[in-house]
Amino acid sequence: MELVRDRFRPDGSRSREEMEATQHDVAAAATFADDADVGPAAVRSGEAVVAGVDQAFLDERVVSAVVALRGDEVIARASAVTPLSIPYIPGLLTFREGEPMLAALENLDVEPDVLVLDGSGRIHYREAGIATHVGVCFDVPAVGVAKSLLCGRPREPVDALSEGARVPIETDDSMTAPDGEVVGYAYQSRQYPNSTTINPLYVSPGHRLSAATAVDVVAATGGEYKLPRPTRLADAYADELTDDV
DNA sequence: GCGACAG
DNA sequence: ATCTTGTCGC
Repeated sequence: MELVRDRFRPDGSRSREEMEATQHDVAAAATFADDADVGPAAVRSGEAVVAGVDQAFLDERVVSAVVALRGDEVIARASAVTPLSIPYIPGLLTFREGEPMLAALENLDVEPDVLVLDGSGRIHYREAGIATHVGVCFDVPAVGVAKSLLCGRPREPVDALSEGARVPIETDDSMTAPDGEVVGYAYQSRQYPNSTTINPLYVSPGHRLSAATAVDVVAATGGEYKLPRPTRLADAYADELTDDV
């Protein structure tokens, strides 16, 4: 893939103020509505190429792995290794993991129709989670899938949701998004038949997709586990690469 | 000052 | 994220 917004390339050597300013610019450049023709139907039918991305960590380095799928078939993989720049800071994940992600995606030799990224998209203080940042850098539709909630408020309790259930996540006071905005959804991808509960995923649009379509796309990627198949495959690939790097 | 906090 | 064995429950 080719980066089309190089000025937004995350730089871990910048000051916190500069990083946050960049995020405001990224959010302003982002689209949280459906403006591409990628959707659940295209994903399910194999018309659309979906790329999952995930990272694994070594001592002082990060391995980022990408797995591209067309339907059930893996059509390409790519990776990159970069030194760790900054520690994890809530709200600034992009400046720690975004650099290797971009490098891995730049090494990918197919053009994905949608990216599925680990972490938040619009569910972010400045509406610029890593899925938004990366999506805007490549100007490609992107979805953020997080295992826990960074900010925002579920409209209803998310305990014991039945499989397939979706609960809107609204803006809270820590966020720049307008009050009452639905910035994402808690999505119960899997659930045990009994009372034992699995936590839901928190899905939010990164770029060029609405919140509702973002969830639909995640649901359409299938997979018999909690996490979408593209991210599970990327996770496994990243772990595999960890052994000889 | 207190609480919350993607990976 | 990652360090890590067994263990409780379907």
